[in-house]
Amino acid sequence: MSVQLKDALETLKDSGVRITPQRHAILEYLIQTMTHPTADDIFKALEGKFPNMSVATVYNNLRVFREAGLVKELTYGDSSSRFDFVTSDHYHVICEECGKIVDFHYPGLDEVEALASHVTGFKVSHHRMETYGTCPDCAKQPKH
Amino acid sequence: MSVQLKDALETLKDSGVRITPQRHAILEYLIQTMTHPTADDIFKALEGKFPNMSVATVYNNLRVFREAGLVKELTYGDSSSRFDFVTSDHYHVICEECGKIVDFHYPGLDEVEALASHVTGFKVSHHRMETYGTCPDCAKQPKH
DNA sequence: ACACTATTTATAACAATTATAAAATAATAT
DNA sequence: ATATTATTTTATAATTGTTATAAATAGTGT
Repeated sequence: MSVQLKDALETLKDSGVRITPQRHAILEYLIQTMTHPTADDIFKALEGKFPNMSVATVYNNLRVFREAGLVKELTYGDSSSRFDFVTSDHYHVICEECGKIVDFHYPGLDEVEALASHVTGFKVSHHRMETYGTCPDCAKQPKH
Repeated sequence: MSVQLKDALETLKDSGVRITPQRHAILEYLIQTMTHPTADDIFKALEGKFPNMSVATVYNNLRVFREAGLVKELTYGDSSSRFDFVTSDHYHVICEECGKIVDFHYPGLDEVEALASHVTGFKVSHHRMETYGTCPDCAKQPKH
């Protein structure tokens, strides 16, 4: 079992959340995958192991994880939310052709937050940033 | 009529889009408002003028405007998309209490794009960034 | 074992958005 | 101007992601 999973389970237990087999499996899947899956991706990936699991369970538990700070919800325009196990500060590049999401590290944009706060009078707590473009694979292929 | 509206209509005409009364009104409303409205906001705002207008018309035309580069769609997690008439490079602060959105100017984050591209091999074309916090009004009021 | 609470399941409801087809409107050519 | 054609609007239904509900199940503390 990975350290990340162990820590995550610990965090949940400490906040009084029960570790059910479904929760264990969803967390494990989130940690091991690199694909920033949708709720439905997770549901599909686990239906072999849990033939009777409901989609609601996936959504419920993703919310539980989000509230515990273990998981981030990424919301993009048209389609459904994607979920990202929180590791350390990183941002995303998103391929507009195929939807692939890749992480990259960059120092937090504290300066922008400070300016925003100064100019607007808001108390700024956090921000969101993504870059968009074309991934190497799609750059090779002819469009669509 | 504002210069912005005139320019927008010009842009549409040039790309072969007909200027219907509904389109004129939607554009006008988008330019004049400061509120980054949802499709439904627009629909409601114009139903006095166009009692028979369909919601689909609003959505259709917002897509037309978006494809013409006149309007930006802002997508946040839970609720519905908001639409922003494209003026010049600016970012948004969003109040997490009341949903208010306020603009602020900041030089484009070209450096981040460059690094993302360099690290991941993506061809990066643009980015998205917002800051979140509490607006002055909500900071005064007790929560909820 | 028993009562109590949390969780899962199954299903229905919901809300935002999109697709469809008919009617209306605007542009174009005659 | 009129007829023709293409576009747009309208009204409605369908779709999709997500959430709410209630019953069934499993875990926890006494």
